[in-house]
Formats: sequence, C-alpha cells, structure tokens
Amino acid sequence: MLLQTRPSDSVLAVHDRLYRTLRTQVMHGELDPGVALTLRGIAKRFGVSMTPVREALRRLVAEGALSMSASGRVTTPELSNERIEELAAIRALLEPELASRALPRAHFALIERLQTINTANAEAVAKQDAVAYIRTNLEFHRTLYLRAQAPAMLAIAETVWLQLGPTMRALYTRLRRNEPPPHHRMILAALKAGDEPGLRLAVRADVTQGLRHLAG
Amino acid sequence: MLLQTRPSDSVLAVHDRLYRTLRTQVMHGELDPGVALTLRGIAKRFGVSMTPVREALRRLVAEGALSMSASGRVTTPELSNERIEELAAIRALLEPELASRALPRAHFALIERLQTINTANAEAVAKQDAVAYIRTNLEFHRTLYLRAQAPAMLAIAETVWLQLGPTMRALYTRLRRNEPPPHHRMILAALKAGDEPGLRLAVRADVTQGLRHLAG
DNA sequence: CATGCCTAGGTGTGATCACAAAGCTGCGGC
DNA sequence: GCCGCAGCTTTGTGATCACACCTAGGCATG
Repeated sequence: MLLQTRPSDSVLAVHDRLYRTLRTQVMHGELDPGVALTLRGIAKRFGVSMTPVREALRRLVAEGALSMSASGRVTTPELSNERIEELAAIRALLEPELASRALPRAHFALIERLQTINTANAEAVAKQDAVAYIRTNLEFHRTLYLRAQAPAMLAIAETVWLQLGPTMRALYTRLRRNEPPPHHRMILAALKAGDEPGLRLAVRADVTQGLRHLAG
Repeated sequence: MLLQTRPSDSVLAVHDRLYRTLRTQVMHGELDPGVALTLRGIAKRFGVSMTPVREALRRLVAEGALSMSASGRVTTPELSNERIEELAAIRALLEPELASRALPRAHFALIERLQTINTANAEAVAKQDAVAYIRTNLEFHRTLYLRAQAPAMLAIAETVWLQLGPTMRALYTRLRRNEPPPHHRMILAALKAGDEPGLRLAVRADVTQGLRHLAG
C-alpha cells in the first residue's frame, strides 16, 4: 500500500533483512532439524507479504541452509551421518588452509581478540547455552579466517557452517559439553609461536572433533 | 491466467527451468563478463512473468554465478585477478581430494567414458569452439568426481566452476588453445595405474594451469 | 467395523500492479 | 564547450490475487 523499496535506506531491503535474520538463526543452531517453515507463517511473523519471504527462503535453500521437498515445502535439514562426515571433511580441508593463510597476518591484537572470544565461549559452556556456544565458536574461527584475505574460501566455509547449524544444535545439546573446546588453546599457542604445521593440525583437530563420533 | 504450478509435471517448475538454463549458460561461458540481465528482459525472453525470473536470478546470485550491485542490478561477474587466483586455489584444494576419493571406484567403464569425453574435448579445440571446450572439460571432471560419492564437495566445486564461467570464456578465447589440456592424459594414466599421489598431482596441475598466468 | 470418497483448509506458484529509486537523454545556462 | 538539472524511461521491490496441489478429517457406504 505505502512505501517499499529503499536501497539507500541505511542498508536493507526487506528480503535481505529476512535473509540475514533467518540465516543467523540457522547457523547459530536456533532451529532444530526438521522444522517446517511456511511462506505465510514467516510473512505474518515479520509483518510482510509472501514475496520477499520467498526470495529469502530460496536464497537460503540455494546455500544449503534449508532443504526443500519436491512439493516445495521448506524445512531445516536433517542430515544423514554420511553427509555430516562429508561436511566435516570439507571443514578439515578448507579451514587449515584458511588458518595457514591468516598466520602471517596474525598479530597480537588479533590473538587478544581471539582470547576474548574464547572466554565468552567458556562462559557459554558454563551456562549450558548451546546457541551462545555455537555462536562464539564460529566467531572464533571467522575472526581468524578473516585475516586470510580469502573471501571466496571463507564464504564456502560459512556455507558449510550453515548446513551444519541445526545439526550442531542437536549434537551439542545431546553430548552436553562441560569444558570449552580444548583445541582452541592449541590454535592460540600455534599462532603465537608462528608454528604453521602445528596450526594446521590444531585447526583440523578442532573442526573434526565432536563431528567425528556422532553415532546418530 | 491459465494453469500454473505443476510439481508432478515431468519435473519442472518455471523458476527451476529458468534457473537451470541460466546456470548452464553461465557455467559454460556462454555469457561474457559484465553482461547485464534484467528481470523484464529475461521474463519476456522466456515468455513468463517477473516472479519466477526473480527467484532464479536470486538463486544464481546466492551461488555466486551472478553478481548484484547495490541497486539490485544483476550482471555476470567481472572477477579481479586476486579473485581468480583464489578460486583456482580452491579448485586445487578440492578437486584432488575428489579425484582421490573417486580412484578406488574408477573401473574400466568409467575410464572409457572419460576418454570419450576427452575426444570430444579435443574436437572442440580443433573447432576453436570455446563453449564446447569448457563444457566437455567440466564434464570430464564432473564425471570423474561423481564417483567420489561426495555430493556436498562436488556441489562446492561446481559453485566454483559457476563463478569462473564468464571469465573462462574471456580467458580461453584470449589465449586460443591449439591443443587439448595435456594433464587429462596424465589423469587417465594415473587412474589406470591406481597411482593416488600421481592422480592428485595431475588434477592439481590441470585445474591450476591456464588460470595461473592470466595477466588480466 | 473397515474402507473409500470427498470436501475444506493450507501451501507453494506465477501473474499483475503500484511505487520509488536509478539511469538516461537532451535542453538550457554559465 | 562543458556542466548541471529536469523530465522521462527503465528497473527492482513488495503486495495482492487466482489457481493447482496436497493433506486431513469426516461422512457415507460396503
């Protein structure tokens, strides 16, 4: 009825706002696997029409954040064990490379920020807050990888995180962790020492651990 | 006006048909870099309304096949040299792994099919047909990687091919090739010999070659 | 009591329209 | 001659609607 379209308005189009909101929810594990999302339901929830909702969902489906049945129903993905292991293998391939590329540019300020994030991560563990745990964990990795100056590679890694989002929630609430990820300290140590092979190993161990023994 | 929506109709919804058509065109290098695509233009070209076109384009943008300006204009991407090198590095990381996983399942029938594809590739070279060259080249790789039983990894590799599509066209028409890619024979030889390290090397060399010295 | 039909609600899809912003053309002023 | 601005055109965005399909649930029939 009234205004729409505001490319210069701060930054966001409606479909883009929806996309970012839903993407964050999926990646941080705020949604369980197998949850159905309907166009009209989301449209009503955000007070918009179906059109921008469709675009946001289509975009998320394209990235693998959501899955779509043959009839067009959109749900959060329920991954098979094979798929989870494959995604873990992709992380094990990409993320050591990203870390290695970030290493030469990892100065003290960065390591300090990583330690701060790691502290917040430990707090999330203490509070048994799965979503905060996943969020701070991913933030730790993204903050490091941003230094790699490899946007396409980072984007692919984030896509993988997206696909794992709902599963991570189910996983981390199942095997209630009582301690922060041990490999983060190894990563920090390797960064300080400038130890490239050690860094690759630590990152690989970190992203693999937890996803390896799932026994769905 | 009349019927729409046909989930059971053979297979395709309109937006899906558009998506596949455009995706193929981009991946095979049928479009030059920097070409603008308008919603109404494509809608008219395919005789449909803007709605399904928007979904198809949004999907392709999400996969990096097309890029979108701040104002929402959609064009084929013009990649910087840094971006091209990064994408080549991703290929060099992913594809040897895919080949390695395919190796144990690469029986004679597969190798024979690869040789057939390679012959078609050589014909494309002889005809100076850039699109056919790119198509058969990608088909060679995809046929091999399909045996890896790693759909997520293959999907990522295809996304990278997509992003390189328009650039590949510009590249291969520039440095007019007069012989088929030399490493394909090495890949076939390594497959026959069951030589895993040799296969990794050959694949890495194949995907890197050509993209390395671009000097845009 | 079981089984089949059939109606009603819900869902995705595609067309159409109103609107605002961006791009473009050409005219005028400096 | 060059710059700038006004107006028109083009373009993307979002809302709304009609329609086909799918799913349940109830009712009648065997």
